[in-house]
Amino acid sequence: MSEGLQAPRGTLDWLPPRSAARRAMIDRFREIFERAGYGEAMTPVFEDTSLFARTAGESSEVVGKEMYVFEDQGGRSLALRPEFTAAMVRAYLEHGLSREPLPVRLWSAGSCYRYAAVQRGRYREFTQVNAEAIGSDDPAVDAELIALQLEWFTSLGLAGLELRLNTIGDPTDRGPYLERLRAYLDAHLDDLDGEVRRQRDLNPLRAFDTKVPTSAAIMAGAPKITDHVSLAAAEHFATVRAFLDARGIEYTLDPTLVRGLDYYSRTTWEVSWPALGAQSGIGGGGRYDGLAAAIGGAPTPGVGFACGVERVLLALEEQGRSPAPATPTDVFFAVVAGAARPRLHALMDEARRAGLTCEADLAGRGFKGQLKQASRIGAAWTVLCGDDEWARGSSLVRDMTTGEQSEVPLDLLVGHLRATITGWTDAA
RNA sequence: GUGGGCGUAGCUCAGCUGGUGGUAGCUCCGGGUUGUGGUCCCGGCGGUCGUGGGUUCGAGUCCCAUCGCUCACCCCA
Repeated sequence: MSEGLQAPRGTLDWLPPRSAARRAMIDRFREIFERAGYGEAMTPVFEDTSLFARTAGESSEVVGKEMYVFEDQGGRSLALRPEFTAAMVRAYLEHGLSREPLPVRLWSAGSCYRYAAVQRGRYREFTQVNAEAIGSDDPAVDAELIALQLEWFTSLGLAGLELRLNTIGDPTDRGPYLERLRAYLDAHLDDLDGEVRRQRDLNPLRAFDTKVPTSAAIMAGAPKITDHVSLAAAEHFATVRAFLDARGIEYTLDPTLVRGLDYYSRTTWEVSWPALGAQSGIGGGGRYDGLAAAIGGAPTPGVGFACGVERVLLALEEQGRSPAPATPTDVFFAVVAGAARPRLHALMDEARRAGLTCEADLAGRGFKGQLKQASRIGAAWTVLCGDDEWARGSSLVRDMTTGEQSEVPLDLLVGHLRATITGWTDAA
């Protein structure tokens, strides 16, 4: 394929039938969250660059090197959103939603953008579903979000999920702890790899993410944030766990789970589907009580998470599941008599208005070809109209499973189809 | 951004050490005596061998570059 004729690197074309799967996944997400009182929020795909810079943190990879940043014709620096949370909080503050009953619960679905190396399950334009509860620090909210997120996965038929959970305390806990951690890192500096040493200054918590075995061994002995968290944060976390336990939700505690965006505080979690390999993280979230203040608003607690739709779909496909059962066609209109086509197509419209799923040959196929097409798309019934039927002002209605067919006058066709397929009659 | 693998019809793939692109399978379209599908048989459509250079009498096959996919690192959804 020559250049210019292919979609840009790291982007995806969504075409049938896969596009239906994506849509069904988002629809399911909507159902689950609207039943829980969440409303849909749609914000721009691009925002002022500073919104993300101030919230996700300069030290994060996502903001530091993966953002699509551009200048518009008015000289403004804008960025394609790399994630939803910052925009949700921005909208909350901008529109004074703090006067709504709290917490304000929002869900959204849409494209996010990150300039990262492309791999299966990691795209530069990708789809996230997202939910945020802003304005309450009640641990019940954290737990409910986790429960709803898992509900989405399992309702799609995804099995074998892993949930990891951690608390990283409050920013005020973080200072003293970070000093302790830095001291530990400094004491072992000679044995740590360069990447970890770089993290020491930028964001020492990320040092726990190292995959270098020698460094990982040293980090295993490092002080854990979980052990240096305030009493309030520890109690908060214990309550989150109580709500999860009461629901029978299984999780593993992972004191090294830090997450890549700087705004997180207290609860953090990650859901993975291990069989996906390097891109196994299919969802993650956490509490961000300091985010609102970071972008200049009143201090406002919040929790939220996002899931990667493409990754979840890959996992479903690997399990041989499709989130979108094909909608069966009720009637196929096979019309051979050329003169009959306009009338039959008009009747088809009428049948569609009556709620039936209908198709007709749109490629000038012969009789045999049209029947073949009807059976290929799985039509339950086929309306046949050739020269003979047309001359009589009627048609043949064929049951595609039994092969039985009966003659029905065109004037009565739609009523007949509706009665036999939906059970509805005009008299009723 | 770094390293490895790959790139032949819409899809799945043959193509040995360079010598004229495959009767390949699937899909699609048509036919198998007047107008009846999912099986079978026959026929047909369909390829700038990802792209651009180079070596050579000659390159799908070798070399370089580039684009894309993929795996790992990395990052995270």
